[in-house]
Amino acid sequence: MQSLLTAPTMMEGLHSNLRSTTLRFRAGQLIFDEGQKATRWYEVVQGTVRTCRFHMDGHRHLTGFFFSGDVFGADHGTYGTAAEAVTDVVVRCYRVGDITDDSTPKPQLDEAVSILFRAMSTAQRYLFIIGHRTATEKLAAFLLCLKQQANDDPNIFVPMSRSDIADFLGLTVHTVSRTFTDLARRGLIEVNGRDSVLIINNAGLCRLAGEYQDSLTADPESDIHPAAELCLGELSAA
Amino acid sequence: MQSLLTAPTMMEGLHSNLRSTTLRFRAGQLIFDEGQKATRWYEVVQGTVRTCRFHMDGHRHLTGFFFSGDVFGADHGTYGTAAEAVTDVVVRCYRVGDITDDSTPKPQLDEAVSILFRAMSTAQRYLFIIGHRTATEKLAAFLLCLKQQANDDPNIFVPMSRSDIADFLGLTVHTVSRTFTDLARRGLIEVNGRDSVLIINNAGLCRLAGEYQDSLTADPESDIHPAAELCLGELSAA
DNA sequence: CGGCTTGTTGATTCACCTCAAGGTGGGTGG
DNA sequence: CCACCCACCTTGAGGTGAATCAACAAGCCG
Repeated sequence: MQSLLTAPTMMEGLHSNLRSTTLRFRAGQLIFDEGQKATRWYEVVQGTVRTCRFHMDGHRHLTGFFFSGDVFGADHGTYGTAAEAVTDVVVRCYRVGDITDDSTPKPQLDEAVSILFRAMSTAQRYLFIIGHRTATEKLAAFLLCLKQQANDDPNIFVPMSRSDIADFLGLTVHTVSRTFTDLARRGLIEVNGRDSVLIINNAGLCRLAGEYQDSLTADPESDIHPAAELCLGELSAA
Repeated sequence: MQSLLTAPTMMEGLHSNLRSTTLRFRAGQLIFDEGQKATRWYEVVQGTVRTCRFHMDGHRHLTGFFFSGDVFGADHGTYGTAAEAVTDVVVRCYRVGDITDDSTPKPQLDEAVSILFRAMSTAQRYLFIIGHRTATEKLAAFLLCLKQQANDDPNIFVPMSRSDIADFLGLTVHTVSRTFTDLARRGLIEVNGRDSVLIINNAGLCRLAGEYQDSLTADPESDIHPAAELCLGELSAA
């Protein structure tokens, strides 16, 4: 962790030993744009970030929300999405080049790997949420995701607008709004203003989202590759 | 690249210097299950792999397809999805522990990072496809993805069943089938049997999928962070 | 106060799901 | 070789849920 060009004060070092710059953006500001060279990747320190793409027809599609501790912008080549600040945000910004730089010590590389793993699991979670079939299922899964993100506090802060949620879940603002009130009418949640939701019936939401409450399908310790054949030497053609 | 417990013949070394084991699975076989400890990650050498989760109500949801060169199973903790062979497959299997192992040389760590970046971009692409609104848009985007995957050859091999495609796009088999014939009737594609599609009107498919044909929204060299404020020292509260 | 953005709600239309019925191809056994 | 089965795919008719179209309410700011 030598000082190169960056002053020590720019290095937060809270969670990371990698060289980083800390930046602040106001709500709505662009952090990077789709198509720019992906020379940096980011970790959210404070606030909420969204990544989005625009279709030719003008439709907007959000591919993810990123909260404190989440990583975004870990793209290959050019950014596949733009990133914008949903609220005022503080982000830590890392240079991609620093990973492959020979002068970067190994423990910090390890950390880069662990960060990338975290980014992967975020993407996976979002793939699962969007994959739900009905509006109710999608919103239930989304709210549970927000809850998990906030340390399982049933009092959820919803920083993004209805239209953000709609463009993320593949619904319209109307349907999102209706589904909120529907969930409230069914006694599953309580909506307090535009940015606050209280989860009343957690189990009910889980059931809607199709989540298994506790146990997963497989024993974590179960045997791996019971069906595999080991390949030695060269592969047979085709 | 010392031999530890694995014989040299197990190390393909085609693209990777990381220690790996090469395995073969028959079509339909389970590679790993949701909930198992995520001790390994995988690269497809030959064939097609799908990752999937099951909802409580029995519905299956596929979160991705993985082709030659793609990485899957890079999860944190336990696997969030199961992985199954769509066709007969050959995969290269890496141990997660080898990354953080101090004895692993740095260049191989760099490679691990690059592999993870690739896995991220795959996930991003799939998030974008599933995010489309109508069945036609989804299938168009999916076919274009398959085409891109096969070096832009307009003659596409479709290894997965209609029901796999449906569970991936969040549609029913019926709708997928109907949409195939619809695209064919409109002269955009030609369906030859269940696993072969010829792209006739590429531009038309792109338009449906909402993809910009060539230029991206931003100049790759454009300035980064025009709106950012640098944060020095400590952050202000909240 | 008026203008603007964001969110909610109602009525209608349309796309996709459901239910139901064939069709096709590969495999097996007589 | 054909009969049969079975898994997979296709297609049709009708119902349902979300989009669309259209108001209206609630904040926010000048």
